[in-house]
Amino acid sequence: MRLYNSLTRTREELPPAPGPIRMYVCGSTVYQRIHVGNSRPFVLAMWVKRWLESQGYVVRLVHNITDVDDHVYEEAAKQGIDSRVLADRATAWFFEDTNDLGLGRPDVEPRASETIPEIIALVRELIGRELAYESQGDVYFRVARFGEYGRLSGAQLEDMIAQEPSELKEDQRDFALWKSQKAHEDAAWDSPWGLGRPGWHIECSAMAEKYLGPDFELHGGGNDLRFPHHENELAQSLGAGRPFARVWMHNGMLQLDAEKMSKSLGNVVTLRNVLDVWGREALLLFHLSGHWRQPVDFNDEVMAQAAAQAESLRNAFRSPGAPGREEEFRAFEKALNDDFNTPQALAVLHEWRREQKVGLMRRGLEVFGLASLAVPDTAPSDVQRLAHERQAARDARQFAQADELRDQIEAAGWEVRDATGGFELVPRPG
RNA sequence: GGCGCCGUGGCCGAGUGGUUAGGCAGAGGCCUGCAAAGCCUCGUACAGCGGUUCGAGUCCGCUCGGCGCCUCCA
Repeated sequence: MRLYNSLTRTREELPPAPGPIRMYVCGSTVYQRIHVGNSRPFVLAMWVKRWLESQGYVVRLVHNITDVDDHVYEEAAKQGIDSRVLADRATAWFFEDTNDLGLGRPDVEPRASETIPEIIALVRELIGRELAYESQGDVYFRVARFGEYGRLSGAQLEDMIAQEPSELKEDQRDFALWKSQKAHEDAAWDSPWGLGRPGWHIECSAMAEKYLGPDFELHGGGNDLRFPHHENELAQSLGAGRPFARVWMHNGMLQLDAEKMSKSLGNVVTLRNVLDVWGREALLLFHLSGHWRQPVDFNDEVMAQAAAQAESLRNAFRSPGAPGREEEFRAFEKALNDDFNTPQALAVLHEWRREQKVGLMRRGLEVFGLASLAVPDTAPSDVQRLAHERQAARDARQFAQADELRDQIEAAGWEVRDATGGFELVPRPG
């Protein structure tokens, strides 16, 4: 299995099975329903986990929930509710929506608010190493003192400008590890520097170490996190003497009208909405259709194409098929083991579909959480009765009556298809 | 301005030097009482211009166009 590593800009071989593969993936900030764009790193992480496990690896996936953040305070204030209440509510939405993807859960889903002691310990360590300094209740990371700063993003320190300008910083390029409590912030934690809360980046360094140890194999997240978030994570952990992540996977952004879907631009479609309108299978097929590193456009047309694909795959399981030979699975493995090339793997699935090798199909689809496509449909008894009546009419060559019964079946939401030696009932799409 | 990515047939989208990617849509046909599903056939695709090479979508250069990051963002 090899994967493209953003840090080294090459494809790198993963250690052989059983690994272990320790993975950390940056999750969402919870203050509203997540959008479809947010589903991409989650889906990718779960697929990689499921695939590696099916290949005999031992995988531990940590996916964090950022529940302490400026946005949480702001949104809570706007709604006039307690910020912890909002964070808990949005966390519940997050679980609800991602559960409906039907991919299972990461092994650990820690929250920033539950990792405060570890965060404080790490900040103290960085201060001890003179890589960080306290300034009126805030603590900042001393960027210029960390020689490798810029390695991940490829940026030169000299080209960098301020990150959140502040009078309290020695150098405007420094970033916050700890922020003192502000007047409008209704939740704060005690620390050696007074009441406050963690900066955004430090939580990931702390949580990754807490649940995976000082070094691990894979780190994922959206491409937009490469700088400053991941650059800062790397600086904090490397600065504190941890080896940290070896391979960095940055997924491409979802685009809406050729523009990145993001909360700040306001051009978002919630995951909830997509699940309700198109269903999980079409959404997963949509994610499958583009390589994880490429940006992908999200719109009704591509979703309709994904839905059509789901239907065509499902049809394969509605007629008799063959298991397929074990060695034929190699083509599927080859695609996924080469930088997790899901469009290629999808092409292999379609090849099997044409050949009616449903055994192989089922095995491949299972990896992507799409085994549901193989589940047979069961029509309600009244629809089945109508279908039997229609069959009898057909056998008696009373086609007008048969067609009328077909109309009734369709009105009930089912489609009847004549097959050799009988009929099939399938739900009408939409 | 700095760093990086991308431009493939109506649409989506793989493919890092040499035999058809694949899917969706469309056309024709087979099958069917009629359908549906399925199957068969059909598209001189690689932004443009140079260059390297026996040979380039695939390497190099330039041009045009698009996107991301450099500030919160998956």
